[in-house]
Amino acid sequence: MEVALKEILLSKGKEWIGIDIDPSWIQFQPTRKGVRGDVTLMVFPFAKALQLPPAQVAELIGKHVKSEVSFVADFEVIQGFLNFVFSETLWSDQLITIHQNDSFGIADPDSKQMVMVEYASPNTNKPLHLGHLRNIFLGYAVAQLKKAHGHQVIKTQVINDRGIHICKSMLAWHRFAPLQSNGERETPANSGLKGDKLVGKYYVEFEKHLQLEVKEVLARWNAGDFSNTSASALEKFQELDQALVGKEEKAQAVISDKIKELAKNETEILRAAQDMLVRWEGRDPETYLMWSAMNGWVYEGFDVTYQRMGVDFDKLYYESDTFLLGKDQVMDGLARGVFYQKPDGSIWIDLTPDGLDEKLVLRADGTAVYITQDIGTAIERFHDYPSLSAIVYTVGNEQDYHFKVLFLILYKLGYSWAKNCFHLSYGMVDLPSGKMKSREGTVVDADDLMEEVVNAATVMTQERGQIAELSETERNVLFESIGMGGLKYYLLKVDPKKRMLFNPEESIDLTGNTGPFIQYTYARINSLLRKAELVEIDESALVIESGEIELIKVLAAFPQTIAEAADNYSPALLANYLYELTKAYNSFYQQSPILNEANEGLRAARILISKNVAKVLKTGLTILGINAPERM
RNA sequence: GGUCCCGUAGCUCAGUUGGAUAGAGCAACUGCCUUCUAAGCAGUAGGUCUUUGGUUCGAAUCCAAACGGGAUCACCA
Repeated sequence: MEVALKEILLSKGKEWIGIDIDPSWIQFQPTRKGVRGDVTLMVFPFAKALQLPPAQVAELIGKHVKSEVSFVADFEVIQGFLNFVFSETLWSDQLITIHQNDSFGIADPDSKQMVMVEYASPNTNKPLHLGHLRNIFLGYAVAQLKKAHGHQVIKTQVINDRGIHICKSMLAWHRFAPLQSNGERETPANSGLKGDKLVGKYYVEFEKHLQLEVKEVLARWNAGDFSNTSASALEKFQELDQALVGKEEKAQAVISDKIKELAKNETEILRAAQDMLVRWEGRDPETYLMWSAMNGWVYEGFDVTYQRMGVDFDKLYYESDTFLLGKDQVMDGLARGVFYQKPDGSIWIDLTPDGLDEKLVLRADGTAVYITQDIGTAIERFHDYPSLSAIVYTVGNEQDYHFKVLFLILYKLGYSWAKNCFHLSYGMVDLPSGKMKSREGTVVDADDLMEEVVNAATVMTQERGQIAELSETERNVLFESIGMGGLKYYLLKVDPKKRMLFNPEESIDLTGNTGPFIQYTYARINSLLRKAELVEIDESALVIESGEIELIKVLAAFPQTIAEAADNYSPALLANYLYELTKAYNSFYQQSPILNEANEGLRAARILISKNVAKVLKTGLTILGINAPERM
């Protein structure tokens, strides 16, 4: 409508107000609540150009529009705002259009370019926690949004299955897992422990032993015993120890940390883990076997978690396959002068002209660093998918700098798609007690949390739900939907880039701005519609009143909301829209009889509206990864 | 210290091309189930939009500075 109005204004402008209208003057917005009108035109720019009072200009334009535009029934001028009132038939037409489109709000599949969305990408040495939940729900929802917006989407994750961290778990398991009577060590199969939890347990075990040994080393050093210490460590220790003298407390703490780091490298257990990494890289059969077995346990554990979360992936990248990538690109870039080499052989890029620092891209010994891999992996992905246009990386905001550097390097290497890549940077999830810290045991485990929210939903639903007609299986599905729906909505309703607080009590709330509130409204509409099945609807005789118009307006905003949420990588925009729609519908439902309405035309319109609110709620919830139950 | 992000009601959060009287939820209080699911609805109360200055018809929104919180600044990943 606004587009049509704009065209009319542009073409008739001179005739009506005497001067040509600049397109930039035409600014529409929805008319404010409580004021009569459907769409508002700002007249300040016109008033300025014409050197006339805004009210006078508004009156002038309003009169012409009312008499010459068929769908404008009336207008009203308040202060500098010109409010147009649309005709009733416009709204019933709008409703029918929405109703006839089964995939209302969804763009044509594959009408836009291919996008890859990376999310999850956990380490394989620790179970998933609350932070991962935000990451994964967010990444999945953004992938869904992009799809709904017409993009072809590849969901992917990188599995960090190599490196010293996994060797730590392997070593600890090999050393400390008790041998059982049948000669086996602890496995998921013989202990019943989830694979990722088992491996995580031994990672913690490793850290414990490491800390103990660090203490021993420090004690020895302080006693002047350097018998097992490497010459270089001894030298550095003496240097740092000297530096401690006469420093402030804060500076001393920094130095002490460095000494601790130094001591770590002198422990037997860390050296053993490093040896293991070397053996792994040399494809030592025994080590390799253990590695693939333990990784397998972790994957099985993660799969269980992902399944419960309702997410999946189209393509997996294993770091053990990709960690050698990127070196060629670096050498190529060096030849082309994008990078430069220091005397020790290490390769760098100077980003100071772009306001960033110098960055190492390849070590002196020729091995890759984190960003080398990322360069290689990105390029590899564009080879894997020739029609790929962009990659979205769902990674915490502590890596903002890393991705800024990565995209810049890729651009400097000549890849124009680097401009399309996006770091979906999200804030940390805090607890009421503060930050999550593994050392203090305040990490909220993903599996435990999901279990808790589903249990809470079960209790509440058994208390309040209308579930008499459901079978046992159906009930369990419902409890799962409500618990998980609440959790997902809770994490998704907040603007991704903001740090958020996770309050366990609020996360299982069912009232107010929550997932179950929206699910409940959906279920209630379905109950209504089941009873309305026999009512005949004459679409040509709908009666629309102001309450109906309010809802049609909200419904009509759905496609634009999807587009905005997709363009801004923000499921929160969609979540908040669904909440608005739900509130508007509930208010309507409470004050207007639907099936009991005597006026046939009005009843038909209300049923149609209910149907389409349900349709939009379901579409929207599905995009967010939330189930929409038919009854609850 | 450099760079980046954030600061809105007691708490958690919306508020996206600058627009009318800054909105929700939770918590508190008051009403509404003999009619379509009360996980609901209607209402009361709660604000110096961190502060100061600037841009303009108009600023929570844009700019600058200050204050407060966070992240980052590894030959770790």
